[in-house]
Amino acid sequence: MAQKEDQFKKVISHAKEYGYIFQSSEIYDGLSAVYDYAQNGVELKKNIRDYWWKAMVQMHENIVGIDAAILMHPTTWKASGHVDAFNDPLIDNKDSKKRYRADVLVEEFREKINQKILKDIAKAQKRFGDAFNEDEFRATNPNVLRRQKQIDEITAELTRVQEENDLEGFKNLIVDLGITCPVSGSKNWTDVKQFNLMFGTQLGASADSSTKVYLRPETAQGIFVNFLNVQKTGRMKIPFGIAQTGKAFRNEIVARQFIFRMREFEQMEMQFFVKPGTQKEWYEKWKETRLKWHLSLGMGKDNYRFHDHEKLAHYADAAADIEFNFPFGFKELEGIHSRTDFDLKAHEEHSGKKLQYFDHEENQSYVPYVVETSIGLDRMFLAVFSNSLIEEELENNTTRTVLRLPAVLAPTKAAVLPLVKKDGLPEIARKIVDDLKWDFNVIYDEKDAVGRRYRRQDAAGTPFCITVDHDTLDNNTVTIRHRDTMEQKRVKIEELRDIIKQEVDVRSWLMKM
RNA sequence: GCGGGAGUAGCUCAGUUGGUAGAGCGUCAGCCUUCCAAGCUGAAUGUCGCCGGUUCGAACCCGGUCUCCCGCUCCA
Repeated sequence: MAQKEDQFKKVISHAKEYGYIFQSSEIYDGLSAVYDYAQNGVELKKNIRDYWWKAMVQMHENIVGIDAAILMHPTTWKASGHVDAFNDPLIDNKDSKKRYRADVLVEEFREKINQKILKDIAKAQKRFGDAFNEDEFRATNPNVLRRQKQIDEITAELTRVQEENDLEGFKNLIVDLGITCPVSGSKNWTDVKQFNLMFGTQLGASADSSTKVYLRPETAQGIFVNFLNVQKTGRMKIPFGIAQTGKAFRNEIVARQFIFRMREFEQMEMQFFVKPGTQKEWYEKWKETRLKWHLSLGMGKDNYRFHDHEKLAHYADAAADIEFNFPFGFKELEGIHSRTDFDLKAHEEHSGKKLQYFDHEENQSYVPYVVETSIGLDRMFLAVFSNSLIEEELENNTTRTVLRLPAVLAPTKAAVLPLVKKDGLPEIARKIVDDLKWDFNVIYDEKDAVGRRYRRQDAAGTPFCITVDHDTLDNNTVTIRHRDTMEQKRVKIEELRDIIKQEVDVRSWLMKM
């Protein structure tokens, strides 16, 4: 573990040192759990996004993309369930340091009382046998009546404090009931605090006429509300998908582990609309397809695993994560969820608009079922970056720091280096750069010994180094060096473009799927 | 949010009992002209995270605060 922590620290400092990721607003001491992508980071991130987009949208004729706004009508979040689910009253026990949802504590306490009633009823039933009448027992037994009264009072007060958002009353309720912490057994509680995981802001410039809106906590809803627009204008036939990449925002209670859990993050997701009853097979198909996409990048089969959810969210009838072996262990990288018709139905109810598809084969309308694939772009970035950073032992007992990014994702594809800074070599190298830059991100470097320049590019993740030497003057050939093997080949200058293209082209990588 | 650790140059870190900062690597310029970092010369870069207090004097002591890492907690 200590070794892994060490590795993670190296990842973070390497990301800064080589211009991949900076902390946001660093000169002001930063902003918690917010990071900026730097000059190389933005290229890597863009390449990951492109790789995903091509695999999902360009390569599937029945999947199209959209780019929905971050701000959406407030009712969207009522329909999606986020207003309720992302809004929790929490309370801490000072002795055990455990945190609980205040409403759950009260509900569990209430349920305990209910269990006592049921116990009494069971006892009485045993005693009176067939003559037992439960309704009568409930209406007359003093113990049951007393307990039922208590339950009703708790329910009334719980409803009141929740509706009025009376946090002090909430705490008083917990204290008055004498609820104890299941772990420490103590009644030493903090105040109840309201945690809202959604970022709120104002729509409209003048304070009195403005509306409270939220920055979207997930991108999916932008797809659901546009489902029928896309289906109709794109003449889409079920099954079909809508893809989207974009920012989402969550006020995480604890946001940590570098860019793994940020307050502002980017999702890449696709909602696939299918005929009800076929969701299971599509769920299985997308699980398999998405894993293949990951494996095509060659980052090691053993670094991935599926985690099937046992406890399902209220909208899902099946859910699995693709987990990746991050420096801090296996963690969720992508989710594949069978979301049923929950979202579309909810939007039908809240908007009063039909969100149904007319199936010409079946000759009937229905609300489609949805299978979702949702991957965190920042997490994918971290997976690629952390997995690529390697300290390699060389034969001569030295180490080499190399960032083995999949070439298709590398920010810079090639560095062009004159062996020495004279004899006309820089001029030729510049010409090569000017030619290649039409097709690839390439850079020029003439500072320091060539060996050092190679290492510099290794650490920055550049897959190729092209060296112009004195032979170039005679026969128009250069050497091309591969980052991972350090092997060099002598090739003609005019062949460079094709050689690089072969290695960095999305096509040759996606063909591995 | 609680507990633990940390914050000094771009990175990694040193800095003794308080006397206003250093190293290695990196960066830049020049020399050398050599195909796998660490040859030579020179240079730049720090309000010692921030604010306040104690003191003649604070990187160092005290208080507060911000940020990061770890554990707990939370996690559609």
